Amino acid sequence: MPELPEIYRLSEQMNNELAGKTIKGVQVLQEKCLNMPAESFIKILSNKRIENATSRGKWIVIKLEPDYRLFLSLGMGGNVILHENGQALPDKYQLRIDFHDGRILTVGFWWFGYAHAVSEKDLGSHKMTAKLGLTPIREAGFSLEHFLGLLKGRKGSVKNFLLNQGYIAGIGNVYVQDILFRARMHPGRKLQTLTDEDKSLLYSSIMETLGEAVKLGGLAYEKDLYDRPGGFKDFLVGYREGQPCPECGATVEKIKTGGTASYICPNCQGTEDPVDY
Amino acid sequence: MPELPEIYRLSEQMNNELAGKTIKGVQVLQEKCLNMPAESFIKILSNKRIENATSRGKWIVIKLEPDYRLFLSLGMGGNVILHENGQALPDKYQLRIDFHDGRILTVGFWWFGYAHAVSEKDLGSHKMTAKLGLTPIREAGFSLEHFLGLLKGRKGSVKNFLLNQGYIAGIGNVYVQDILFRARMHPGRKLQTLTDEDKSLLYSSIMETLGEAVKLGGLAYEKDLYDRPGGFKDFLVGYREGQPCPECGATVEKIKTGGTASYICPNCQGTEDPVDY
DNA sequence: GCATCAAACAAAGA
DNA sequence: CTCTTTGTTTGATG
Repeated sequence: MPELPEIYRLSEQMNNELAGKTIKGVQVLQEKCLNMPAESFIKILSNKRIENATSRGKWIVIKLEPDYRLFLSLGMGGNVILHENGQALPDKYQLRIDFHDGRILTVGFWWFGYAHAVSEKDLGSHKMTAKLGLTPIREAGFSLEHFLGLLKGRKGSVKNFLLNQGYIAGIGNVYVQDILFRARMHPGRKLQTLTDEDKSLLYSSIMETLGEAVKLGGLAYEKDLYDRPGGFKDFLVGYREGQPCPECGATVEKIKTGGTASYICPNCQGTEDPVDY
Repeated sequence: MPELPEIYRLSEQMNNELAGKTIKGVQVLQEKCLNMPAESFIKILSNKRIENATSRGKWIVIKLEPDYRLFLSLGMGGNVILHENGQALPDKYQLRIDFHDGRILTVGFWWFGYAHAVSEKDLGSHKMTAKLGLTPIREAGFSLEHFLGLLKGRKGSVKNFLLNQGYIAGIGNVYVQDILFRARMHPGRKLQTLTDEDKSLLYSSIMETLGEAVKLGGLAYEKDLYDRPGGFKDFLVGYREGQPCPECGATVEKIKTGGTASYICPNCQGTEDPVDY
C-alpha cells in the first residue's frame, strides 16, 4: 500500500535516474494492468525519451516525449526497481522496461496495479487520474485556504473525506490512521461538527504526518527504486492494536469503519462523536 | 434493480400463491433491513394470515390480518422465491418466512433492501412509502390528465422527474432509458420546454414501455417468484452503448446525467436541448 | 417547497 | 493495505 510518501520518493528517484533516457524495449507480463492491448502499449513506449517523472497522489507519472504520459499505480502493494547492467531481476514482475544504457526497470505488484499510457489530448478522459485532488507536500496549492474550501458544505465522515482521492490525492488507509490521531478525531466524526479550530488542526496533522513520512523516505516495509526500505516505522496508533496510546496510555483499538479498518485510541479520539459504526 | 414490471409480477404471483395462507415462522438473517428489532418483527408476523399482496412502485405490499402491512423493497437487486415443500433454498438470503403448508418464502438482495412491518395507523409516518406517487399500469388513476397535472409548474430535468418516486412510483434507471428514447427526449431536457404534444408523447412512452414490460413479465435478467426469468430483453437504447440506434442507426452513447448513467441516441434525442451535463 | 448535489449503503471484480 | 461500479433514498443547501 504505497501512499503519497512512498510514491513521492519513487518518482523523485525515477526522475533523477531516468530523465533524458530513452526506452529501448518493453515487456508486458500481465496485459490486464494496461489500458490497451500490449502490442499498442509497447509500440507507444518504445524508443520514447523520458522527459521527467513526477507523482500525483498514489500515481507515478512519467512524461514521454513528445505527447504521452505513463501512469503507474501500485495498487495495494508492489515495487518499482531499477536494475544496473547485469544485476539480477526479481522473480516476479508485471512490466519490464529496458533502457539503451543497459539498465532495466521492473514494475511488480502483488495484487492490483495499473500501467496506463495516455496521450496528452486524452488526459481529461483518463478516469482514474483526471479528477484527482491536489497532492499535499508536493503541490504548494494544497494550502490551509484550499483545504478549508474543500471542506465547505461537505458532509460525511472525516475518514471517508480524507481517503477520497478526488479531494486530497495520496492518503490511504495507512497514513490516515495517524493523521486522525494527531487531530484527535474519531474516524466517524462528521465533517459538519468540525469547528474552525478542528479544521486547522486536521490540516496541520495532514501536513505533519505526510511531511515527516516524506522526510523519512516512506514506510520501513516499502522499498524504493534501489530496493531499499524507508525509515518511517513508528506509527502513533496505526496498526498498533492492543498497544498503549503514546499520549494517554489507553489501549489502542482496532475497529471497523464502513469498509475499512481503523486504529484509534478510544480515549483521545473516542469522546467526540455519537457515531456508532 | 427490479422496477415496476418486476415488482408487479412478483406481487401478483405472491397474491395468487399466498393470499389466505398463514405464517408459521420467520427467520431474520440481516436485522438492519428491518424497521424494528428482529424480535418484534418476528412477533408481529408470526401466525398472521395474509389477506393479499399487491405493489406500489418498487415496493411489494403484503397485507396481514387484521392491521399490519409488510413492505418489501429489493433495493438494487434481489429476489423473492417461493419454495415448495422440500425444495432447496438459495445459498444466501436475508429473510425467510415459513408457511403452515410447508412452503417457504425467501427474500434476498445483494445490496440494500428493506422488510418493514407497519401498522395501519402508522402508515402515514412510514417515510419510504407514505408519499409515493401513483403506480402506472397498476393504478387507473395514472391517467393523461393526472400526468399533465403532475407536470404543471414543475421545473428540473425530465429524467429526474421520471425517477422521483413521489411523482410517479416505479420507474428506475433501467426503464427510464427507453421511456426517454421513445419520447425522443434528452434526459437533461427541461420540463419547462415541453410542449403539450411532448407531454402526451411522454405519457404514452411511459405507458407503452412499462405496459410491454409488464406483459413480458419484466426483465430477462430478473427472476420471478418461481425463480424464472422475465421476457423483456430487447432494450431500444438502454444499456446498448456502442450499438446502433434502432431508429436511425447512429451509435448509442452512454453519458453521465447528474448522478446516474444515461443511454441515448445522440441523433434522435440529442438535438432537443442546449443542456450539457 | 422544490431542484440539485453528495453521501451512504454491500459486495464483487479489476 | 485499492478502487470502481451499481441504484435508491435521504438530508443539506440554494
